[in-house]
Amino acid sequence: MEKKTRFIYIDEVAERTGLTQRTLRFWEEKGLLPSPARSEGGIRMYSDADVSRVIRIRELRDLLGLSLSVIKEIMQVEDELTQVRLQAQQVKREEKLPYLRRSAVMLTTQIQFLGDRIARLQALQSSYAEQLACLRRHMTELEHTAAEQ
Amino acid sequence: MEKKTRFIYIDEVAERTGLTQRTLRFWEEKGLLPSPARSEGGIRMYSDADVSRVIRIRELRDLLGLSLSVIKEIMQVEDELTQVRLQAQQVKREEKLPYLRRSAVMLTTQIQFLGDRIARLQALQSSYAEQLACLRRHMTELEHTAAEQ
DNA sequence: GTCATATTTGACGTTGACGTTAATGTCAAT
DNA sequence: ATTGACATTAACGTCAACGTCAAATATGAC
Repeated sequence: MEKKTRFIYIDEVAERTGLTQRTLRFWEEKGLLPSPARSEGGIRMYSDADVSRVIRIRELRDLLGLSLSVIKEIMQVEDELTQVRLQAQQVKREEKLPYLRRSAVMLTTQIQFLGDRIARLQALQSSYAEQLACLRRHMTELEHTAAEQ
Repeated sequence: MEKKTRFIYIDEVAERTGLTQRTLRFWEEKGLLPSPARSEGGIRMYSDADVSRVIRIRELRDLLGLSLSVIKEIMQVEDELTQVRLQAQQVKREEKLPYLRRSAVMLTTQIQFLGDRIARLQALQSSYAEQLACLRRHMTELEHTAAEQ
């Protein structure tokens, strides 16, 4: 019972991810996406893994507003990490530990960065919330005086 | 004891905000910043209020990754809100309420937007945290087997 | 095989957000 | 009044992140 890897064309990837075909080719050209499988005639055949990678990159772009070059670095680190995981059995401990440490450091950095960003956003949000509360007080006040007339 | 409004030159604004003079002029040109006061010779004289506005815009850009045009809209709404507040006494209730309602709607929208963004970032963060935990387990495991040798 | 689509690469165009340079004016101090 | 440092506008340059168009294949249905 072999797992038939489903392949899809670039237009379906574009549809599923909400991007354009041009953007997908561009990201591939810039090294953010690995060159996908090709049909005999040279047409791009995307796997589900490819699609999820696209979605991850899109999230990094939209949520964090990062540039593609920064995203590329992040993805390279993530790739390295999964590489180390996959080669867990083949490589000796002494050679593996440094990689793991580096990955741990990178992950910690990312987590801190996100924590900081989240805190700032929450501060912004609560400032808005306060303004809204103040505004609501004004409004109810106005409605009361209007009712008295 | 009149409050002497301190004015500073554009280079000091640039220094305080971490932007360049060019960026400040550009933002002004694009309508994000109001034309500041000018000296007799036509040189820009910024007040503290101007500086805090710049900082607010910078936060919107850096934290949310918004485009300048979007930021411009947001700032216009905020300006409108403060206008309504300042004219609290002059305007009649019937004329003021619609403005307040619009501001309330805008604020609510912003708060929801931020809440959504924060939730997504937290999801991203916890996924990283999980990966890190997994990685740490691997590492301690490796150190143990290494100690046994 | 043929036809209608869809995909490929390549090249050039566009938009946003500034950087850079030049030519000229202003400020503050000596 | 002169000097040196900083400011002003205007114009052109740049870089990232795509859009658009064209000419040449590929694919899938008939």
